[in-house]
Amino acid sequence: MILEVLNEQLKKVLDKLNYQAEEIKIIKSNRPDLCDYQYDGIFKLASVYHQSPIEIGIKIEEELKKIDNFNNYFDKVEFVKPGFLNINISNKLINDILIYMNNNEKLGLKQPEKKETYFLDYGGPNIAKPLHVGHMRSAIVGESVKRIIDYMGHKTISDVHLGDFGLQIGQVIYGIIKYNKNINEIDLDFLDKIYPEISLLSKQDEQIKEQCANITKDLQDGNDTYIKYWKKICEISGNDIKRIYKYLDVNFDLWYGESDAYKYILEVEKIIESQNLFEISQNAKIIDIKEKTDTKELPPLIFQKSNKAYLYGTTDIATIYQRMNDYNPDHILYFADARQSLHFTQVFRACKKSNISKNVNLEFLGFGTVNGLDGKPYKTRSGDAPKLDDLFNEVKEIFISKKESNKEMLNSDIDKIVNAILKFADLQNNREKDYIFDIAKFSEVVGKTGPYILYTYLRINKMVLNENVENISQNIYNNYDRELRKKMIEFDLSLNNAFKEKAPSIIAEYIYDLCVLLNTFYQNNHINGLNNDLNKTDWIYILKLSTKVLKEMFNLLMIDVPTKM
RNA sequence: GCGCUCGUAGCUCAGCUGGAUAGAGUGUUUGGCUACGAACCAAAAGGUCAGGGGUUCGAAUCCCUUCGAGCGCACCA
Repeated sequence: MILEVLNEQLKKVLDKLNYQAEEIKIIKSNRPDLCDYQYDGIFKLASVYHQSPIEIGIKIEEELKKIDNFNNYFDKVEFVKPGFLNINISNKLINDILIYMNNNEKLGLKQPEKKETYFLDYGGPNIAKPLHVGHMRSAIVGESVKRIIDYMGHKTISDVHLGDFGLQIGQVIYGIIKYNKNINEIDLDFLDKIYPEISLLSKQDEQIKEQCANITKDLQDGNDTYIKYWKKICEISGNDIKRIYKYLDVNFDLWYGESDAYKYILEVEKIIESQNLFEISQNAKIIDIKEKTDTKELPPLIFQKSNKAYLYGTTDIATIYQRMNDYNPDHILYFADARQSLHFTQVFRACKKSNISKNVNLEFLGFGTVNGLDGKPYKTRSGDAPKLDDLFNEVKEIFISKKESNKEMLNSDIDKIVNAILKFADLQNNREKDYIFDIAKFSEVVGKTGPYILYTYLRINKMVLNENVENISQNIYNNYDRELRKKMIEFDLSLNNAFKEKAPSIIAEYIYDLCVLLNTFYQNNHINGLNNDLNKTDWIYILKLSTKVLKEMFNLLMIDVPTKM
């Protein structure tokens, strides 16, 4: 909001002076000691209009000072050599925006002119494999981005897209047969054990590998016995997966999986066939996905294996076909490990080439691998990945041990804090870079952590909980106060950025910054000791609004506030 | 071999669509509870932004190059 207001005023002045900038972009000052906001476009104007930046800058400064109601917007505008326009905004502007935020839905956030539909594919756990840390990453980043897009006013549909029909199922069924298990004997413990075991065997023994592949193929063709096992596996594993996502407050509109895509494969095959896009290579049916502008080699997408079974590339294409038919979204976003980047390039290109994806914007949002302390990715196949359940319990134990009084906390509160710890630790970094998963680091409660932001919220909230202030004066009382208010009116900058970049870390950063300012304010301004009623009610209004802002932002990161801590 | 991602403080990371003096957390040293919650606040110290070159009025940010790390390259997901 704040930047739009300032840009609008600047644009009027530039128009009046007959300067046409490509983009009028006032930014937050990177020298807060000098000003609140700055405009750096004068250098560019100078080169476009062949004038000296100083000449232009002085003119802009003069004209800005002449605008109507200058004091409604600015405290001071000043051109500084060699080409910076430094802007200090007026307290009136800050307070006007704060009142507007308080009186409007979603803090007065501007809603989009065109509402678009985003289809989000995240989570993506495999049936029969326990969920581990990597799954948490996809789930919470995806869910958070979903909430951000929702908040921005667009429509979202999320699909967990279970890996429920691939080779791992064949391997588990092989294990069931090997141990001659009755269908009623299949339980979670068995599944947890059997997959890593058979997976390892398959690697060591070519024959077993082939048998598993054949079972998978037969399952996909509808073998009755295998289907019965498969349903049982889905039921047991699926319930466990749902339980864990529920704990994380990660929700899906759709619980589709690869298996749901199978009924579309034949249609998709026909569409691709009719365009002569298939080739046969080494008995496999492939799609060449090279494009004319390519300078590098790209392997083809394997549509059908030589044993006639389908792979995840095939089901991913069929899934896009299904999504286009059923939901016709404007965007489909995938949240997965960056190592899958090539796979998605292949799938996206195949869809584009065959026009299955129509005009949808397909986007792969990869993130770094979660590594162990040795710097190497957890290998699910050898079964040594820490399970999410173990992670939750360990963080819980560590948290309880931090303070004697934590032992008396409500279970529901502890769960909320554990969630906040994990989510805030993880969502802080959103880089496409590997990171080392260190339980000690993820359990930290001081510094830039979940407990810090919750603690801040609770201590502020306690002061304003039962207060009700209708309005504020135009005063701002000191610099702690002003910095806090300024940060509050900038919430939409972070939100817009987070939306644009699909990066929850930007929201996390904003939350943290706001909390730091709140704690500084708290430490330096004592409300209870105040004799001045106006000052007191103003501050209560501001703090109350700050808790409102925090709560809305917390919700975007699936962080819930405990009753106390 | 081809390609992708990356290299910022002792450690973990922000900043990267170019702007003025590169920021946090942690760790180290130090100060602050007879005031609304000290899981807090404040201060100090800590940097050749991997090296080199280029573009620019201006580069951690863009381009080239060298070195280093991780990952991916046809029937796993």
